[in-house]
Amino acid sequence: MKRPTIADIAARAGVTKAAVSFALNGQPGVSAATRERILAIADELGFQPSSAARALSDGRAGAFGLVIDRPARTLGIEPFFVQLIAGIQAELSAGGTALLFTMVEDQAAEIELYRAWWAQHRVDGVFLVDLQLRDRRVGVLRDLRMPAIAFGSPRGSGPLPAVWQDDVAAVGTVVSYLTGLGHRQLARVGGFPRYWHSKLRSDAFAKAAVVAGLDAVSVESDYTSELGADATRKLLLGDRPPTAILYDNDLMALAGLSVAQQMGVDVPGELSIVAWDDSKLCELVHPAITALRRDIAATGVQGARLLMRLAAGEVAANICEPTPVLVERASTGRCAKRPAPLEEPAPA
Amino acid sequence: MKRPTIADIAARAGVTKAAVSFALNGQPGVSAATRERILAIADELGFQPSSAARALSDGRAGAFGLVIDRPARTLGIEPFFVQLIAGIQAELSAGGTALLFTMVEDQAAEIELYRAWWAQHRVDGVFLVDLQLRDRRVGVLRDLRMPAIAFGSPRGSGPLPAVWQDDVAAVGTVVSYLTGLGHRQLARVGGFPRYWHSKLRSDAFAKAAVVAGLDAVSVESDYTSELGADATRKLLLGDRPPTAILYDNDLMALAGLSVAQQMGVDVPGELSIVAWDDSKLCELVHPAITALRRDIAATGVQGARLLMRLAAGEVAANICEPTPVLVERASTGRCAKRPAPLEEPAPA
DNA sequence: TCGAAGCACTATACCGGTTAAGTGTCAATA
DNA sequence: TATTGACACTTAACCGGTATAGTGCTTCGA
Repeated sequence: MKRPTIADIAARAGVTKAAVSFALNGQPGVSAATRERILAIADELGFQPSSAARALSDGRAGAFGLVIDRPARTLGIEPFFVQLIAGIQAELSAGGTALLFTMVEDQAAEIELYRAWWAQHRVDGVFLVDLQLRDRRVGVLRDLRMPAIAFGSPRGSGPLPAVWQDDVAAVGTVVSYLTGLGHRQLARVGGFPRYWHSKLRSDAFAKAAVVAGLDAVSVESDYTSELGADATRKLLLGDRPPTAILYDNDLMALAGLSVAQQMGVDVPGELSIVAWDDSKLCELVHPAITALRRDIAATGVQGARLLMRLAAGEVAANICEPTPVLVERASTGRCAKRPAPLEEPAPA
Repeated sequence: MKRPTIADIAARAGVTKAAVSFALNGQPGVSAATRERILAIADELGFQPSSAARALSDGRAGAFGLVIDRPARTLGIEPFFVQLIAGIQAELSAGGTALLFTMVEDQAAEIELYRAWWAQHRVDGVFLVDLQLRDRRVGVLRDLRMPAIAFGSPRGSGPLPAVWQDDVAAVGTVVSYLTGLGHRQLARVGGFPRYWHSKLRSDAFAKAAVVAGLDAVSVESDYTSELGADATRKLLLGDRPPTAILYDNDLMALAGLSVAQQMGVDVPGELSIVAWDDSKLCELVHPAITALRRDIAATGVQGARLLMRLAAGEVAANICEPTPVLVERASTGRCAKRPAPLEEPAPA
């Protein structure tokens, strides 16, 4: 049994390919009776249109692309992307649109992939993640006139529509929560400083600290557990060790917790820990980690809708998703310490 | 600047489309000089063939598919799939082949997707993961005559070529390692019992225990931290609590470690813990978890090669990858306990 | 010196859809 | 009764490649 084409259906129905096409696509040009008959035959044969033929004919690929440029070894543990993809899929599959998903080594490779995909008509548009400060990708996509939307702040997406959360407000939530618990020495372990969302959170953190009149320091990392652990160690051994740390992802928070425990620093007695992005990992460890939760899958859904509209030539405006909410767990508590610096534990 | 087609190149070179096609594809039929000229023009225009046109013409989609049927919330934390995809990509991208990646809710949806993809010519073949005991997918793919390879034991892949590791040998490694440390009461927390790899490991575990003349029990779970934690709790509170537990993934091992610590069971003093599949998570926690390591990305590479051969109509035989090796860390140690049962900690 | 073979290339059909333009039939209208 | 127009379809071009069958020219051998 060959895969049937509209020509097969046309032959059986005693009409031409065009009539079949009209009937299948709900176009005028065939009578109701004929349409019925054609649909019945199509159904009986299990007809599905060839995506290649349709793509060639109407000029759209029926697929979108998502490229992630992060080292694979850290990615596996980032629930963010899987949630995002799950959300995107849920929306796309309804419309029969496929998702090309690729991981690359660096941004140059990512850009080359966009060029190739677009030149080959492989995709109708792409989702951008991890917006960077002077992001070459934005200009390239604009020049290519390739439909694209960004997950991240509109401040970094240039002409591209964005789906974003109010990270500034979320930082405020965390800072006031911690100050409410009596903490006066805060720290934050951020991600790559070249990422917009990392910078925005960093700035917001510094500003909120100034407003609240307290000590706050942000340090950079690369989202891996190694650097998260290093940063924690340095902070705790520093001149003015923090009594609370906000980590930019769950993995680093976990690493930080582990380091604190190894150093004999009690959590939450001496140190409170908060993670940005909640996941099973946060619930899993002991003490469970207080986290900022957002609905990442919902963000994916919105992004998919936005890109579909954009690719269809409709106007597409930024979408602001709900601000992350704080899920309180056992890793945060009242600050038990005087403003005086900690005694430094002897180096192992 | 429109995206150039072979017709544009032909016009510039003063030849026909056919000549251009011959030149670009290294076919005979054009002189060396003309070929040079055509290639130069193609290069100058930045020509890339339309994937849709090529797909329509030569009947292949230039893409493979990978569908994962697991709840998204657990997937995010499974490094296995990301590593596998990274390996697959690395190999496919060299040949300009794309990967359609999708997550679904259940097996019925997965099968529907295969049918749709095949009918629509969207893919030239698919990668199968999580082989199950009587796996409907295998029969469906055979009936569709759709090229497919499996990641997992050939015992479960039926007529499909497989890329696999010798899990039985790996189980043997772990069991003899643990008995060498003096453990006599072993347990294993497996995944879904309907998965072939889970069953194979389970059987191998039981057999190895019989051979070594010791107590061994396997319990089932769903790879989530919740069930991993539950299983650990039950085992430790049971009649004959194990002194060592092998977990089928890193996440459950982590959950098990956490539960043990909450129950006041010392690791590795009273309980040794081993994880199947190594990852950053295993190094991150305290004590770090001893794990079975395999090169998952390499497995992906092999799988991609195999599927490319299969889709090209070449013969494709099973490929056996190296047996996982044990990476010793702090979560395992000499058994300090008498064969007598543990005292049950009072329930919290 | 003529036929055959080889070469370089053209003309064209084809893959499977979509769609603009054209055709024949019938009913409504002037 | 001739004209118009709506309807239901057909014809054929088109998307951008690939592949097969030709065509005209050169070269070689008998």
